[in-house]
Amino acid sequence: MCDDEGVTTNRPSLRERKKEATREALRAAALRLALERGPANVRVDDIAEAAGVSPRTYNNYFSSREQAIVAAVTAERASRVAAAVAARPADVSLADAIIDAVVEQYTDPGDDARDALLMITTSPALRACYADTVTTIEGPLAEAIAERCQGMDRLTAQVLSASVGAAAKVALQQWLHSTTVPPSMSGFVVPSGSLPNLMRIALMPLVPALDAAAARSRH
Amino acid sequence: MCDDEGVTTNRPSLRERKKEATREALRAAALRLALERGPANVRVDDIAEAAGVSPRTYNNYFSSREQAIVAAVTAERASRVAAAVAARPADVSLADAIIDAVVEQYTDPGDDARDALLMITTSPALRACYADTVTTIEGPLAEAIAERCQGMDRLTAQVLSASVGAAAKVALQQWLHSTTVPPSMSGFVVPSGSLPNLMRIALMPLVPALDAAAARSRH
DNA sequence: TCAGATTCTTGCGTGTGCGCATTTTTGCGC
DNA sequence: GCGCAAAAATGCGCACACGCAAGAATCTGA
Repeated sequence: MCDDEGVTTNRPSLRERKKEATREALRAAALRLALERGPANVRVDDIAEAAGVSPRTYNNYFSSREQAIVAAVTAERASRVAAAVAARPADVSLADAIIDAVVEQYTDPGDDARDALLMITTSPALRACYADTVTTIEGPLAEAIAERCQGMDRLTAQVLSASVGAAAKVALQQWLHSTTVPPSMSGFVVPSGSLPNLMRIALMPLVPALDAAAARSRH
Repeated sequence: MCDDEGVTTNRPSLRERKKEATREALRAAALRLALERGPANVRVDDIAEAAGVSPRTYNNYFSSREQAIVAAVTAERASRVAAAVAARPADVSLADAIIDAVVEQYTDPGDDARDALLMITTSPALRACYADTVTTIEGPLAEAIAERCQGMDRLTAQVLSASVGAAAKVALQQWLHSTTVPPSMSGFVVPSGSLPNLMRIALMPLVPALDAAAARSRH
C-alpha cells in the first residue's frame, strides 16, 4: 500500500538513488574535512566514517583519496558540458558551441566552491588530480559532437573531443601554475588573467580543425 | 694518473651515467620477469632485487609497478618523436612532419618487443599504463613545434602537441580495444587494420589546426 | 689531497588501493 | 508477504606509494 514510486520520479530506481546518495555524502564529507583540517590531515577512514560507510566502501566509489575532494567541485561538469553543447542552436558553428560550453563551465563558480579551489591550488596532489578531471568530459563531449554532426564518423568525434580536453587541460595547468608562482621567475609571458580567458585562448588553435570537421560532416 | 675521462665521452658525468644505468637495469629486469612469470606474479621487490637495488630505490625511478615494464618498450619514444620532427626538412608542412614522426614511432617494432606488446595488450593494468605513456611526448613535441615555427606563441605549441598526444592516445586505445575484443560485438565500424594506419587516420582531423597555426606563425 | 656541499641510496613507518570471500541489502516474480 | 537472484557493503589481507631522516657516494673548489 501507499506505493508511490515511478509517478513523479521517472527512472532512478531506489538502488541507484542510494548509490548516488552515498557518493554525494562521500564528496561532501571529503570536502568538508579537507577544508577544516587541511587536505594532508584527512584519512580515508575519516571520510568514510563521516559519510557513515565502511572504509572499504570508499574505494568502491573513488579510487584515490584526492578524487573525492575534487569530485565535490567537479561533480557533473562532464554531463553539463555535453548538455551545454547540445543546447546551443544549430546555426552556431560547432567550434563556437564547444568553446562557449567549455568556457562556461570554468567561469567563476562564485559560490562556496571559491575557497575549495584555493585549497586545491595549494596542494600539489590535488592540483594534479584536478587537472585530470578534464578528461572526464571527453566521453560525453564526443557523444554531443557526434550528435550535432550526424555525418561525422565516431573516431573523428573522439579525436576532436580528446583534443578539446587536452587543450582545456593545458589551460588549466597553465593557470594553476601561474597562481602558485606569483612573483618569482616565469618572467616571459603568462598573460593569463582569468581562467575563462586563458581557456578560450587555448581553444583557439583548434577552431580550424573543428570547422573543417563540421564542414566535412555536412558533405 | 691515467685519468682518461671526458675525452671521448662528452658530458654524462659519472653520476648521471649510473642513474641511467640503474634505470635501464630496472626496465630490463621488470620486462624480463614479467615475460617469464606473467605480469601479475611480479612484485616490486623482485624487480628491485633483480636490478640489485633496494625496493625503496625502485620508487625513486618509477612511481608505479607497471611503469617500469612499459618503460622498457616506451623508453625514449618521446625524445625520438621530437628528434624526428626536428629532422624533417623545412619545406614539408608542419602537419606532415608531425604525422610522419608520430606514426613512425608506432610502426611495427618487429624486434623482441613483439611479445612484450602482446603481454601489454593482455593485461588491463598494463594497457592503461601504456596508453598513458603517449602523454610523455607532449613536452618534447611542444618544444619541437615551437622550434620549427619561430613566430608561434608557447601556449599554441603546447595545445597543438597536447592535441596530437590526445589523438594518438585515442588511436592507441581504439587499437588496444579492438585487439582484445576480436569477434564479439562492436559490429559497427572498427576499420582499424594496423596501428600506424589507425594513428594516421586519427591525426587527420588535426591537420587543419596544424596548417592554420603554422601559417599564422609565418605571418 | 682533502673538506664541504649535493645528490643518491636505503630502512622504516604510515596510509592507501584493491582482490577476494562473506554478509547484508535491493529488485523482482509469484 | 515470500523466496531467490543480482548487486552493493563489509572485513580481511597483501602489496604498493611515498614522506622522512640517516648514511654513502659523487661533485666542487681550494
